[in-house]
Amino acid sequence: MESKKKTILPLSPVPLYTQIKEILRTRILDGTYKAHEQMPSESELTRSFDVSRITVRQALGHLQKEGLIFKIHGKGTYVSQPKAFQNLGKLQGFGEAMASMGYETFSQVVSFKVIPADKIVAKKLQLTENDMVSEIRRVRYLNRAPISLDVSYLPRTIGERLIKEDLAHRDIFLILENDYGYSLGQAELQIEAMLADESLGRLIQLEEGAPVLRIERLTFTTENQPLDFEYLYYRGDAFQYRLRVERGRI
Amino acid sequence: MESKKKTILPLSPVPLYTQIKEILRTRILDGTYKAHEQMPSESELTRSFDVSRITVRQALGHLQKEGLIFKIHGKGTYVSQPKAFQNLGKLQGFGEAMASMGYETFSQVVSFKVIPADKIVAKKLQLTENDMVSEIRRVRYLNRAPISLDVSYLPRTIGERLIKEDLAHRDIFLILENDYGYSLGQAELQIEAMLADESLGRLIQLEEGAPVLRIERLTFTTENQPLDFEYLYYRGDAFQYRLRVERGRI
DNA sequence: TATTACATCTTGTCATAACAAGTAAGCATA
DNA sequence: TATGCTTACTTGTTATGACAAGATGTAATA
Repeated sequence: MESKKKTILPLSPVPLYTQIKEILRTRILDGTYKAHEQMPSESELTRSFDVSRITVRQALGHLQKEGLIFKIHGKGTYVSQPKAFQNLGKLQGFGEAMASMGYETFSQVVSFKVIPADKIVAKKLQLTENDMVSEIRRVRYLNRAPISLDVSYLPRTIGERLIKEDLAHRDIFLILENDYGYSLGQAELQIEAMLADESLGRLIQLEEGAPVLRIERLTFTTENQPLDFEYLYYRGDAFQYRLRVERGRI
Repeated sequence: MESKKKTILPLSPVPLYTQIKEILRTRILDGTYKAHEQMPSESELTRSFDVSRITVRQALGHLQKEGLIFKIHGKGTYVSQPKAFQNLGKLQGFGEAMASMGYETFSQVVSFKVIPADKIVAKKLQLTENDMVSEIRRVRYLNRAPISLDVSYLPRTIGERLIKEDLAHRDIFLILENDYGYSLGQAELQIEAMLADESLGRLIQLEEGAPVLRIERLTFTTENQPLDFEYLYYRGDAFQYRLRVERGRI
């Protein structure tokens, strides 16, 4: 009855529910709790971790939001079928996403300009037309083959700072977060199909008229300030954009 | 001190936090609380709604998840900058999504077959190869112009039931949920760009070689059973697939 | 036998309470 | 003046307790 299962540290700076969440996540991933099996009930977890039910429910709630478990009212909590890409659907930079799948990537900066914002860019970044913005064009390589052209628009000063960084090997997202202290929240994407023109084809080694995936991405801070507006042109044959969406409650 | 602000019904079947959430959502949308303004603090809301702080936090938590508000530890809760498409990124059927934007849509069933599952379909729906599945091909129209070809694979019996429904005007998603009682959870999407071939071009009135957005969508129930596997071929020029993603905590 | 009622699991909702921790402004001190 | 402390706000975390409501098996009843 008194056997504490793991090292829960009530005085740790990391909240109890986070610690419990991580322990449960580990147990799910290592097979202690298997797919479609019932997890211990909330009251069992309350006893075994020696915390309150609120704390257990907070941990389970986060795991549910991440898709690792699901609950059925009156029955119990169950482990979800594992998915090939468990954590997609979240906002990731290209390098981040590829690195997590074990691919080797790097980028080549093909141009950097400080230019007046056109109508579209100004609107997206909530600036006035002709305000100066930084435009960074990069070609992304996956396993040494060119795969996309990224055109990023950022507020002038941020871009001028970014261009001095190691953009060949580091994601803009990670630099903005880790080095500059921005907290990235949501992004809006628009996706469409188009044909490569001559200049795009030259950059990512496609023939004119080859299919291209064109993604518009506007990234916001957690305070909902637009920070980064990008056009991503992906080779249609070489890449598949994967994500997960949830059905909203009606 | 005793002025109850709105009609909160403690005995209603709809939870208090949901009622409060809807009231706050209304106030945000009608401008009572404006973008980037601070909302009333949790303790103020606790007093004005005469509920506990847990209930207020539950309501605010949901609004935060929906992106309407954001919180700053130690400072307060703020209204987010409103977005053009507030609730996207959730799983919606085509008609559902278009109807919510005020477009007129209908579908035309071009074929219905019961066929043995090929390798890919069997794997996606977690069946054995050559198990019989239903294949439904539909052309979607937006404002009377063809915009996409949807090829849906479902377990045989579900498809045979669906084909008797009014698929011209009702989404498969909504029928599965409202009429058949399935609870839809997450979906996996893969998106790529390709060129229309002759038969696809004929169906959605494109010339051979025109750019097409090809989406693979596998939809799961909340119990993570795969239910519906679809290929969606969108005209690249006529439609933009919009969504919102969140940055996951690291 | 078939149905109903009950007991007992489960998760869902809500109240009250306390303390931690981040923010910011004002005040006292060096 | 500049620095640091106090205080009063905010949201974040956690405990304890209670009842509602859905699911399910068992026992009592028709």
